[in-house]
Amino acid sequence: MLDRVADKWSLLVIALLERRHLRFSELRRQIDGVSQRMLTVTLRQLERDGLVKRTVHPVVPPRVDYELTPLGATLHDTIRSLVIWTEEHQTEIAVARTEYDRRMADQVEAS
Amino acid sequence: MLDRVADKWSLLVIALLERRHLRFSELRRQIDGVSQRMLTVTLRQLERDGLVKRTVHPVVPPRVDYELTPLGATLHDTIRSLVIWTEEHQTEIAVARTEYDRRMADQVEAS
DNA sequence: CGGAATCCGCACTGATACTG
DNA sequence: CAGTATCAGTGCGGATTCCG
Repeated sequence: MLDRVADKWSLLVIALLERRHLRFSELRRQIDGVSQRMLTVTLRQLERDGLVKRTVHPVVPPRVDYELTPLGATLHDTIRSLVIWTEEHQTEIAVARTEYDRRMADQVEAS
Repeated sequence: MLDRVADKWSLLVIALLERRHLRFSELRRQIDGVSQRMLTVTLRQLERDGLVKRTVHPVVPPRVDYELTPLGATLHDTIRSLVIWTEEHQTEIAVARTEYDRRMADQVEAS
């Protein structure tokens, strides 16, 4: 279960859909680095889990809208706090990484 | 960045370390299904990111304790809300899944 | 446009052996 | 005990192609 919720792409999709419903191609453009395959797979899983609603408009060219279900909306609050956390602490983490890498390099040098 | 934080094993490690500091083997026992290799890798990443502190006790047999850093502790709150969410809604999700699977099966049958 | 299907490489796993 | 190292097997994810 955690696997699904803690999935990178799922988090991003839910974060984006909370603002407004989006089309497939809009999602793909806004989520940097997602392949078409993974976006499709992710959306299917979220739909299956009842977190996202998929609406197909029978027009030419085809148009598919995605939006959060009420259940999906309840998840959004905790998602957002996670996203906010990463934004707030990413510089701290960057510092920690460089320090760690330095310590490791020094250790090798000393040996 | 989200990759690291949204990682399955990282979440579980942080959730466990919040209660109390743990030894390597204790973590491994309590996290079901984690391989020794992935636990090692996960702990190294968390240490590098400054979320977990690693303490080696120079005794025989060796003993290594892991605990959350202050930075890691700030992450725990949002982690916990995520874990709580999954626990609270997992039956809802299970229902959604079976319904979805039924709809898909019916669709195939009708074709 | 929004997929489904296929192929393929790589990361993860599991097992085993070895070390401080 | 807490790792590191290595190898074989598997499954996920990327790139590409084709379809309604």
